[in-house]
Amino acid sequence: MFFHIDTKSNAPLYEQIIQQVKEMCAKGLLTPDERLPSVRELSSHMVINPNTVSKAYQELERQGIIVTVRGRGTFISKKTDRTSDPGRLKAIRESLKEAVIENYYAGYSKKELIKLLEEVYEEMEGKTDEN
Amino acid sequence: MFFHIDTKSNAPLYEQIIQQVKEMCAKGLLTPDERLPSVRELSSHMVINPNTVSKAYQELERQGIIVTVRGRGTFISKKTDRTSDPGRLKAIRESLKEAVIENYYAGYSKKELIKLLEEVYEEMEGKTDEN
Amino acid sequence: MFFHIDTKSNAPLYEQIIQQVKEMCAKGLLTPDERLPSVRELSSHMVINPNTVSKAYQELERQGIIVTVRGRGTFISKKTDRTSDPGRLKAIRESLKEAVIENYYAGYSKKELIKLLEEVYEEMEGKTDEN
Amino acid sequence: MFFHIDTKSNAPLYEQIIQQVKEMCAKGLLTPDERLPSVRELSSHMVINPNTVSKAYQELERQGIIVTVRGRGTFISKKTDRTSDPGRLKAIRESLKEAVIENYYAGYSKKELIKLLEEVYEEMEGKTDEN
DNA sequence: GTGGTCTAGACCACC
DNA sequence: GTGGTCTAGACCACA
Repeated sequence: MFFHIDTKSNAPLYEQIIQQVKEMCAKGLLTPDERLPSVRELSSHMVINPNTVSKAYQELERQGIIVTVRGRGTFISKKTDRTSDPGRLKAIRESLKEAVIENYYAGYSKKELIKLLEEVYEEMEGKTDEN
Repeated sequence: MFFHIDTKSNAPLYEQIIQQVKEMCAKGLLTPDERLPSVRELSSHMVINPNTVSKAYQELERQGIIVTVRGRGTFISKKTDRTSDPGRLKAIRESLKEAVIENYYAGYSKKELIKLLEEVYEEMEGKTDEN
Repeated sequence: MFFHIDTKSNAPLYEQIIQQVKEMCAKGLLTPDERLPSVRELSSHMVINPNTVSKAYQELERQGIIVTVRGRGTFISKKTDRTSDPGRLKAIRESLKEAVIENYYAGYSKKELIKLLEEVYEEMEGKTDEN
Repeated sequence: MFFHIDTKSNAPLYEQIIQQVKEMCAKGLLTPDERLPSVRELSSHMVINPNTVSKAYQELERQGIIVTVRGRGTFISKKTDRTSDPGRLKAIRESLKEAVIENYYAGYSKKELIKLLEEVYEEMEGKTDEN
């Protein structure tokens, strides 16, 4: 598959996988019911330890992003199946807060930061609902 | 002093200190030339090891947020002394990207996300210039 | 490995390690992608504390000289991955200035000093490009 | 007097004083038999601790750069009075070696480095013997 | 008093 | 196995 890992990053490999699956979902590159490569496929393809992939899948399943069907494989969840995690809002705020703090040191204005957010948003969106 | 550590967080203690110092600077609660508590003061107050505080201070100095003056203590840097790190912009984008992805799963609209950013921004700012 | 520490030197141990790694890179004794001894290996071999080695490695990573890959070890960076630090030039001038001042007291001429620089330069270089 | 200290530098204050006295001698701004300000004068003028100045003067005397005459003050030594320290050559080589290593990472050529040395040399020299 | 360095030894996350 | 974090406690240089 199509993940790129950055060994120099300080983010653990399994986190990078998680992040990229989520990103591809958000971008519409992975759609509900689509099948993900098996742990073995992915691990051999990416030349990393199967345990690492397995850990990423487990965490993705815990977050309700994917489901594994025994003997059939792992699939992207339907939107309706997703647990609406109340912690999600807190996570968003946390990320935004970090951005605002870094923005303070970068010296950009509020308008510029918002513009940046819109840019990032547009880069991301595939067929996500427009509004 | 005024730091609180979250033992449940997976972020290391020294990172939490770094983050909070930066946050307080951004909020205007710490102003240039203001003196931070000494390593010993802070460590005993927070009931953590002096080395941990020291590590946080050293990293903050590396980022140009604070300066340590031998034998006198550590102080918030002047704005002009800050090194304008070009990696800062990348860090902002990264944080925003995370927010956008989480936002996708939370199901909010783009407008709502921007509104959230503005909220977070306003919570943060003290008397920093408005724009 | 191949490091020697000078207990009489007033330079901290971790600085001595840093300096020697950089020197060996410059000499071509350490080449890109080459693996450095693990923290434990090196610390037990040099009979110093693992933390001290770790600190040296972390600083080297900050300078872009080495990269650490989680769970696999630390490696010499590729030349292309090095961050071109603008402060580097200032550091060179600083070292040269010190040399010139000491040279004044030693009573050598300018020509002799330049000759000395060339000597040191040649001792250093292995098969690095000649110019 | 005319020293500028950099509190942000990691070099200790007394080292900075030593360095500047030596630099001014090399530049010819301080000449043999010239009187230096007293410890008290200098310390009050620079707003630093007298002990710090005192330590600097002691080290300068140990190196034979200055002499103190009880009750009369401290003076720059005559050239002939200087002890020709055999360790001086080693110190020069050490400084040059550092420069060469940093030069390697900066990516300059040998010629450029030599040119830089000449620049630094010329900035320095006042009426030092030309050759 | 301040911060910086080093040691010894523990625990953890990651691979 | 790897490096990263944290603690406890010591010693030192500097101001």
